[in-house]
Amino acid sequence: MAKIDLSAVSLTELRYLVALSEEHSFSKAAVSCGVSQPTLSEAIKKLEATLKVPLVERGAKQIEPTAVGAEVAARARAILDGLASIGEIAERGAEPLSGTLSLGVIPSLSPYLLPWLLPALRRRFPRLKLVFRELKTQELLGQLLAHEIDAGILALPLHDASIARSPIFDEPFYLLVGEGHALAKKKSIKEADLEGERILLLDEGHCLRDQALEVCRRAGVDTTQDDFRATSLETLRHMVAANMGVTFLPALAARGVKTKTVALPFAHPQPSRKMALCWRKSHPRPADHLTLAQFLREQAPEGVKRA
Amino acid sequence: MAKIDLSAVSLTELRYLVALSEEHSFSKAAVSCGVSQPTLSEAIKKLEATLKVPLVERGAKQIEPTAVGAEVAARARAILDGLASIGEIAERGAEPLSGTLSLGVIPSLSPYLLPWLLPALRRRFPRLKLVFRELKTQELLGQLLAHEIDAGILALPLHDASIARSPIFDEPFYLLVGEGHALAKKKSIKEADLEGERILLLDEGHCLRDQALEVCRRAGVDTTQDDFRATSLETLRHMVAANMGVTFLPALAARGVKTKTVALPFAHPQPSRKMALCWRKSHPRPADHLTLAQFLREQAPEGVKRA
DNA sequence: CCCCTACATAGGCAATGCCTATGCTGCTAG
DNA sequence: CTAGCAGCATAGGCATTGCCTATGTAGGGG
Repeated sequence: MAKIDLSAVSLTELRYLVALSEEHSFSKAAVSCGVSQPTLSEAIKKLEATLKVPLVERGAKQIEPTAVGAEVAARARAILDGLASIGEIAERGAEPLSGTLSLGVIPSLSPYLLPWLLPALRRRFPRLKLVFRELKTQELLGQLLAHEIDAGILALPLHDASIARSPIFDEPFYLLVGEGHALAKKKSIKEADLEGERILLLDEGHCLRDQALEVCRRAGVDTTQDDFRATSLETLRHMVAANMGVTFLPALAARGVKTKTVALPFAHPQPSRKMALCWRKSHPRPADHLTLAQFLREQAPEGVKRA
Repeated sequence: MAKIDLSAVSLTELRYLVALSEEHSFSKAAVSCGVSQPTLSEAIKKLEATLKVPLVERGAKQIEPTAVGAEVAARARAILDGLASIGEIAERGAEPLSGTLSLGVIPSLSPYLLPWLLPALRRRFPRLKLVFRELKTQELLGQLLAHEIDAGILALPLHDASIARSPIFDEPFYLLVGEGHALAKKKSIKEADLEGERILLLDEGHCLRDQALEVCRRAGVDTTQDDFRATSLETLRHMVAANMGVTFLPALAARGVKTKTVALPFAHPQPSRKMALCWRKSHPRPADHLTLAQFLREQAPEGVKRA
């Protein structure tokens, strides 16, 4: 027996069948579907031909679905419900910045930015579900390109042509020194002051490490001697408090630092890092990311220079 | 915002989206769907336009469904599964005499026919689920026309033009008398023998009552005197056994009668009733009923004359 | 007995779905 | 750095389909 060709079935036909099984009349069903009676009549006939089974019993006064017709109509109803749910998904998803957005943030910013950012985002975009991940720059870029996250916040520059970016703010560096340190009394630090200091650095892979090294290189400070590698800014803080050296802290991390350490601003030109929101260039809705970046700029926390 | 027009969505588009979300490539998905790449490309574009949401992220090397795209694809899969199940229902339903058939049988036949009919039907049509209902002729016809049952077995004649019929067998009547009755010794009964006998009858509505009355009328027997109305043949039997009168039994009911009664055949011309299978003329698959009727004829039980 | 209601059929028109051919963009190898 | 290539988008054309109006036909009710 010839197999049934389901590709010949259309959603319209299913709609008609459902209407027909509810109205028990071709003409009434046609009205409720907004088509002419012959249209519906032919569509049902075509569906019966496709399924090779009579779906309705055409009586004189009224028609009745056959057993098979009733079952098929029930399934058809489920299918149309599924279609409606697709509509709802699409509708919800069409709204800008709704649904789930997974955002990677570099570790030297994440703990200081999130407590402030999360409530603000929740207020502004209540339908947006945010998933944060703390990721070092390279991990972040990797996951971004692998579609494992949707966007990231990291420090410029970026050398990947397939990634789009929008600057958020400039975050100045502070020099963190122990309370008793020779520099602790100064109002501000010049790069030359770094001469001879032991600079404590983060582990490889943290962009902050490279940025700090860059500042040192410009200031002519030798960093090749010892290479202790901390895994977090908090570790660095404790080491500074213990007078094991000095370190650079980005502005947000430097806020509220008190215990046994002093965070000193640099004199102009202040070294800083440029933070940006980034996403795949191929992302189909860049407007969403631009909106988000705009929001981040507007809500830039104290201590940074809005981009 | 303009509402989404779901009627513009086609099953083909959903198929394409599912393939695309599996293959991560327009060209591969096109191959797997057996269409050209532009066809699939345009269909997806149309679907995105309809849903007003991007469904896939077009990257350089490979494409990836968006969050919304993945969700929609999941629903689409469910819809296609539903469609497949419609196919299965139709396939199963297309097979002759499969599924459920509800059959009404008149009470004067039902208890004697069913024990024999059920196993035979089960052997011959294993995929057929039978639902029996014991119904008097008028009830049976009513339920038949109301689509509450699919077919019936009853006695002809039938005067409803919208009902089709196919004869099954001729069931002769027997006269049931008490063991000690004057007629009990006879080999066969002539209609004239009924003269003066008290004829016990079933309740109104049983066709057997009318058939019996018809026989009496032909034999010139007066039945207007007392009108006891039994509700079952078993009741009549007990009454005959108690010598309260005689009664007519159809052949199948007369088989195996022993206790205190004797079932006597009539001499030719034997009075009988013509049993037939009947169904709505409008039923879309008369072949099924003809097949069933044919089977019933072939398997006619002993004691009846096959039609 | 005729009409009326309701489904089926016929014919035509606009829209759609699919095709081939071609354009464009971003890799990748030499 | 350039050329070739792979893969999606666009264009144009053709066959099909889905829907319409007009008409045919059959059964039920006044």
